[in-house]
Amino acid sequence: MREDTRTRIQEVALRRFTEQGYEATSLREIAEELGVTKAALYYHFKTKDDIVASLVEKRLIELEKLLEWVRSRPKTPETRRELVERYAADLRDSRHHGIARFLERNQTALRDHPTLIKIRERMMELISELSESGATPTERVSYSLALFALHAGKWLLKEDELPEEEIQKATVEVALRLLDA
Amino acid sequence: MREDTRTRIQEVALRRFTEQGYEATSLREIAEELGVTKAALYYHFKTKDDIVASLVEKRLIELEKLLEWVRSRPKTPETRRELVERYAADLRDSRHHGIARFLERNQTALRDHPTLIKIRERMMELISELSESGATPTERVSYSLALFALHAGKWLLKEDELPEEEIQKATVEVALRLLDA
DNA sequence: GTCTATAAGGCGATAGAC
DNA sequence: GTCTATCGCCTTATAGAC
Repeated sequence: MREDTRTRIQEVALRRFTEQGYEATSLREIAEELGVTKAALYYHFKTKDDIVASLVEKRLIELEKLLEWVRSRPKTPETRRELVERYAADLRDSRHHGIARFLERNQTALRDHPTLIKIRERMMELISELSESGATPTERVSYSLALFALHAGKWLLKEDELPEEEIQKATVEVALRLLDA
Repeated sequence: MREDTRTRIQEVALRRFTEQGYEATSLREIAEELGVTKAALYYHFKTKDDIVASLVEKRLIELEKLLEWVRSRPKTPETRRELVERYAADLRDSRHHGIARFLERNQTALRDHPTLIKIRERMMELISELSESGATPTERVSYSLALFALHAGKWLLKEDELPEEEIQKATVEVALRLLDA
């Protein structure tokens, strides 16, 4: 039983938006790869932007859940540690990982997209939850970079051809170490 | 005595490419801001890509100089430390800083641009110069992230409204600390 | 060195048949 | 749910006058 068209559009769009960028990917391209016409796409999605919205919605919800959780906790080193581990676990999920890569690579092109604006805001809120109000600039940079380390590892070690699991472990280790600044 | 048109084109293009992205910025826009017509732009630059090339050339040369320097040195902690400080000093220069931001934000859109491909290659080479061949994955991630920290600090702390100098100091501190993994 | 005018083509999006 | 056909707009880029 073959997937429905809507899902296939999302898959192709996500891959091409990630690899070539949102603006450089035309709806004609996507349609051709799927063996349908552009017009068929418009039956499933109102606009090109709407495809993006459908892609990133779940990521926004995930971030909001994480934010709600961390705010229900005392601001302790233990909470920070667990936040980093939960964030890493989210990224480990292949669906979220794909979305996260798409987001990294289209920050500028999609800077005005409503859902992406919210995602950016939630990310900044998450980062600020990592720092106590009295934290020094050095601590702030270090804590913020912790979440970032989890994203960066994937492409930093791409030449080493290490098993996915080992890269995962290394990035989490570095991230946790950044919390001890 | 007003700057020549070629330089003004570069300034406007750099700003708009950085803020809105390369693809989202049309030559018409740039021309209008300068009070000339599109055709005038084509007198100074062969293509839109050519404007980018003129912008990033110096950054490539700077990276190649840095690479040459680090390769002339023994692979010691002291060399790594000095590399991070030299890299930070480069970024401190306002011209390179502007170019670096432009590069960060247009990685995907300009992934096929010849000069940007070279810049990416040099960056990866620089990163691999930071790691000895026997380094663990954790060390590799940590060292690589050191150079990255220098870029990231600027927008990570943008809400704190700290003086530029203090942000600079904090990022360098975190970067150096990442070298002690 | 800058202009007007235009070529040539791709884009997102829509109407209406089937 | 997918098609054909097309609209209107914007783009990069060029030719040739001044």
